[in-house]
Amino acid sequence: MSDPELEGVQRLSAADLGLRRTWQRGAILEVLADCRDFVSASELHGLLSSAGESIGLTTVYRALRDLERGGHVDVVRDETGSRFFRQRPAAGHRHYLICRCCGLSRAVDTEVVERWAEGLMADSGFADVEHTLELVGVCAECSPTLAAGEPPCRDDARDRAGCRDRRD
Amino acid sequence: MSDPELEGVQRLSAADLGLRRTWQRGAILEVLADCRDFVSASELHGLLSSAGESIGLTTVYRALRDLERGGHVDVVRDETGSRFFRQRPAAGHRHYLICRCCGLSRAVDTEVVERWAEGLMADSGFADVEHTLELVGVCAECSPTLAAGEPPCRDDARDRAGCRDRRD
DNA sequence: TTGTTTGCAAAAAGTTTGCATAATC
DNA sequence: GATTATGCAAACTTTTTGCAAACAA
Repeated sequence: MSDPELEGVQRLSAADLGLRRTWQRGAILEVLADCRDFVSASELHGLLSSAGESIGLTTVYRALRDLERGGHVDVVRDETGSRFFRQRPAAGHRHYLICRCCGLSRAVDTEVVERWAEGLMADSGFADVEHTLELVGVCAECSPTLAAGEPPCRDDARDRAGCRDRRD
Repeated sequence: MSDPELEGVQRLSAADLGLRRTWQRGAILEVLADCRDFVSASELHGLLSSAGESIGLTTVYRALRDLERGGHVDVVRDETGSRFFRQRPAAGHRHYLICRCCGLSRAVDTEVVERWAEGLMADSGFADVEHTLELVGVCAECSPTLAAGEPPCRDDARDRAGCRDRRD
């Protein structure tokens, strides 16, 4: 397979979420499944527009909210607090290492962290512990660019909106 | 000592940050140092008002921004994206386990995670990796309350604004 | 004096809500 | 036919910015 990281990502249907099927939700789920990297609500909205689907931004937000409730997307935040969504691989809970320059996301092995968090729950007296781990850095491809003294290519990060495959 | 978790927390002065001393900054730093748990900008602003210090909310935001830049506060987000600040113990980078019910925060040993993150940086080809780890759960004190079927006491969490010592 | 800081008001950004209309089950 | 979803506009929250006046060094 060409994309091990996305193994297990499959088309969801509204029915899977216990919701009514509308063409809007169908379109949203389809575009989301095609996205390799994280997208924000408005990026997703833009992608839908580009695809010729005119869907209200509100509807996109509501769909993402429902997906989040159902645990079907991973959510990360950037430093401004806005959220980015990515359909979750079948395996479940995952964490990503994200390039602050180009937006590339890569799933990382977080077994160590997961086990640690479980132990923590037992030791601390806390129940129902959920964890969020955000890892941002500069990927190998971007490092030379940054080292060359160019300003952070944050704008390039918006290329995520294009959902192009940034993997080698 | 009665509060091992806060060992190393000390009064900062504006001078430590390379900034001019104003009574506003002094008051902000003092109230922040007295806070046991995380506070939001507006909570801090409210505390200052209660203390008789009339300081603009903008000023509070700017002070927190400067503290963050200088690495003098730990910052966490709640699920709505708002930020909460806490003066960082002298030891440096720390993570907290926070009760989603009452807002109690407890520093946790994250050495495992720190080492894992360092290894990750070496393996992944990513440079300059920063990590944020958020752990929320329900503390032992709140668990019975929740188990009793009462609604999450999220409003109580606003008691953090009172900076009362919620530790035993 | 000179550059920094303050505080107000206004802007900005992201997200949510109200409500009438439209579609699904 | 009853319920749920949509979409527009408006509200909302948190945070940032512009700018003139006040202040620290």
